Amino acid sequence: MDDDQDHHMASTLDLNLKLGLGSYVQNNVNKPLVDSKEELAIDLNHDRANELSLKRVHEEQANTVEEEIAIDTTNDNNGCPKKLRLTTEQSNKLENAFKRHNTINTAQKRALAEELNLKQRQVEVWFQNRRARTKLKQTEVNCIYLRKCHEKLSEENLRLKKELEELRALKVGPSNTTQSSKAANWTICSSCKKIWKPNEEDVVIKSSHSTIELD
DNA sequence: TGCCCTACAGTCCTTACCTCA
DNA sequence: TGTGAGGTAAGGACTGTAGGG
Repeated sequence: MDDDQDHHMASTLDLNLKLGLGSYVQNNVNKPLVDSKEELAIDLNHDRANELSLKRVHEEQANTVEEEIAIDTTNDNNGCPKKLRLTTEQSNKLENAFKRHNTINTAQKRALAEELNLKQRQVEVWFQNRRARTKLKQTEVNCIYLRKCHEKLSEENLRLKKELEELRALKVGPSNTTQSSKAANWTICSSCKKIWKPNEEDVVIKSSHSTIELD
């Protein structure tokens, strides 16, 4: 356990004794005492609910920015310390630092913590969470991409199976005029030896050289 | 081999917001 | 139309573990 944590726990317990905090501190002995007012959560989420939320928070921020406190021991109505929420400025600076480098060394951590009036442990945890959640987002993106690939390939597979059935039917079917005229529509590519219908462009050739194109 | 540091995965908890009865 | 309950997502923090020096 580092000095910050030691100090923090000591602070928490000290405050607990002074204020006679109840279950909150029992269950959250390691929770911070710091807090900020109605902070905007900077994230990658763009769904409707959060857009609305962000709008609302932005409006509120205009009114409460003066009250914004980076380190605060304000309690709620029950006398319990409220959970920390980083200020917009703190979040933005952490985001910028993260964009430059998603890991942080000891010196950078110390400097950033000092600049933002946070504990080094908080900066460290913020980077850990940020990395984890970035990775999660990327995994989700990859998952969507792979799902689309799968759908495309399934469609392609289905279509090729149908074509194969058609070709087999031509090969084993009765030799009448219908068949011969139908067969006349098929051409063999001299370069790749694939069969395709000239009228349908290079469907088979394309499929045999196919690349998956996604949005 | 043990220790320290760091990154990561998993999880908990709080907060804020939305939906719906 | 207001309101409380339940659901959900985001974010801060912690714990346990693995790997490197």
